[in-house]
Amino acid sequence: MSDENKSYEFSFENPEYRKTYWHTCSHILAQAVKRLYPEVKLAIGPSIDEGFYYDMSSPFPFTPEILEKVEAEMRKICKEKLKLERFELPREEAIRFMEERGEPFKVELIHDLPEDAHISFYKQGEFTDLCAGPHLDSTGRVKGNALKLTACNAAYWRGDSSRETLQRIYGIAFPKKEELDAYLARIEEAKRRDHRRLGKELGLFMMADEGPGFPFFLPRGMVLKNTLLDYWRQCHKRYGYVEIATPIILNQELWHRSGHWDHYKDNMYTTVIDGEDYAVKPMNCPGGMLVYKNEPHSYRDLPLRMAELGLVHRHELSGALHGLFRVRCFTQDDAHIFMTPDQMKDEIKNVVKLFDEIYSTFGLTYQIELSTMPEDHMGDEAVWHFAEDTLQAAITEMGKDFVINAGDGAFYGPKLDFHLADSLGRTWQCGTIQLDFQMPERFELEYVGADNEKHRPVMIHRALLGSIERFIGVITEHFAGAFPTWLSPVQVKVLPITDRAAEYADQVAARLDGLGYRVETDHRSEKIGYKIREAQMEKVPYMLVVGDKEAEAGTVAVRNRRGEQTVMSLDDFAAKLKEEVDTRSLEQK
RNA sequence: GCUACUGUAGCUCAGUCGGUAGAGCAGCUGAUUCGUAAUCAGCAGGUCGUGUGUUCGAGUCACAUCAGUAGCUCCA
Repeated sequence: MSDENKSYEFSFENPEYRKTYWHTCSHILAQAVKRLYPEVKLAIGPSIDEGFYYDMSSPFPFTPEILEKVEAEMRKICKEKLKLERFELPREEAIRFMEERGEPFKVELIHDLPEDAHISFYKQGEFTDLCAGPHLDSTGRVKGNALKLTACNAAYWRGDSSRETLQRIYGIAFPKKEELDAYLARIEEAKRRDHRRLGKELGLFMMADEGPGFPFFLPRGMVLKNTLLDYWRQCHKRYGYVEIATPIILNQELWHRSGHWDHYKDNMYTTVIDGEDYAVKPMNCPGGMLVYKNEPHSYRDLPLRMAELGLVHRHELSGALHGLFRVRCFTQDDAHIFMTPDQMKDEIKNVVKLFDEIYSTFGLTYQIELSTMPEDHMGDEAVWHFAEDTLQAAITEMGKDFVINAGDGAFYGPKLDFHLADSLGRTWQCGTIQLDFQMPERFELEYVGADNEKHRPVMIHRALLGSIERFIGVITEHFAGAFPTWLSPVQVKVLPITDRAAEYADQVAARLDGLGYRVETDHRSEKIGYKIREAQMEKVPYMLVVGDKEAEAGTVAVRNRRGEQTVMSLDDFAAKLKEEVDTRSLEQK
């Protein structure tokens, strides 16, 4: 894109144009703040994926009232239709220019630019900012009434936690007011679906001061979790996995051997037992290695797929904790797959196939990222390239698209990450397939080949849901708490209209309970409208309303979560429920 | 961990200028037996996150501390 100012005919759909639009908004934000509060010092103000921000150093906190004033001033600047003009200064002059204006952060930025750089500025009215551009040609192109400052928060200067804390003002803007409203409505919807709120309302899980970051699962949450794990186990069995469990506490010598102590000790909980140092596992791999080494292996045993639903503990910073999304203890749905190098490609395909099956069950789509060799890596480069090529070939042959994250692999091997998109379009990194060359070396893993010689196996380390707890949080928001019937903690609620129907209600419930469904009956002496309202708020998939008519005819009046009603025989309902649950249908029919 | 903010009944929240705690829902009891999103009445429920201080007097002010929220940082 040209460095010159230009008129944009592009649509807002164009990401380049959108970035430019938001970047200009950030300059308008800075100008507004400087007009109202000249003592504020400016740091940086880029556009981001959704909107823009500006970091500033201010002697006072930006309150919501101040943000409103700033927003009003921004609208004024839009109306003033100020031309954005680019000019360049030689380095020394640029430094002097910002020194005169009392902008120490800008001076620091210029100091760090290359000696021979052309240092560009953008001027709009009385305001000038250091900026590479590009920008819109006039502040008048920004629609003032479709612009909003959304938040004010802390940020470190240059992202460095040892440097000063700045205040960051976030904003969003669109060319049309309706688009801003739609955006704000989406934010509201996300808030309404917040798994912390739904988890409380639906009785899924709780947190306690006695264990910050350590979630408690309540009876209903436990049903959800166990149902999810039953399904997980069933799938893994079908894909040829065996399941193991390894201890939560293991001695420190093991963590030194595995390399975790060097790379991860700040996040590990430790303890002393009988005078010896132990650590609580932050990962399951070392335990898995010990299981592999427990007995000799033949090439005929490979690939050996060892799954473990392992409870791991990691000391996360208190400020990083967030509901079930970021906890200090969680269940990883791990698996370690040991194989010969020539089995690698097929094995990766087998893993991706399993991922596909499970993700699609939840209606989650994904994007794959391939992370390649980082600067700081262990092992031979040729092996790395072979591994990267194998990962790439496997997914390409399966017809999958992917994005390359160059240099973002783990120190022990390249990986594929699966970013799931939920119903609101937000993405969550859940699945990962990592090739690990270090563990087999460090633990001297072996198998005996057809040539009767000892060989080193290749290892895949993979997780599908990532963290069971976090995944439950993700699907809670994805489904807005209205889980598909197979997964709902309560699948059917029987609602007798009067006490005369109580006995029949019990019969209906007993029948469904006998078929293995999760049923509750509401015998309270409340009106039917009240019982329905409550079941509806609990997001129970099916309500069976039974009164005199149903008791006599042996039918049930079925009301689904969408409020649709049909009367059918209990047998028909049972058959319908069976079909929906057995196929793990995402829809109520 | 850092910055800002928040913490009052199970939940959502009110509580003015410092004067001794209030509502709705939920719960319990009773009445009501009702046809698809809230029946009525009564009762009970609180060391105002915790600690220290200021004050004749603290939910309210100050300091400390714990927890939470937003973001930053971190997430091999």
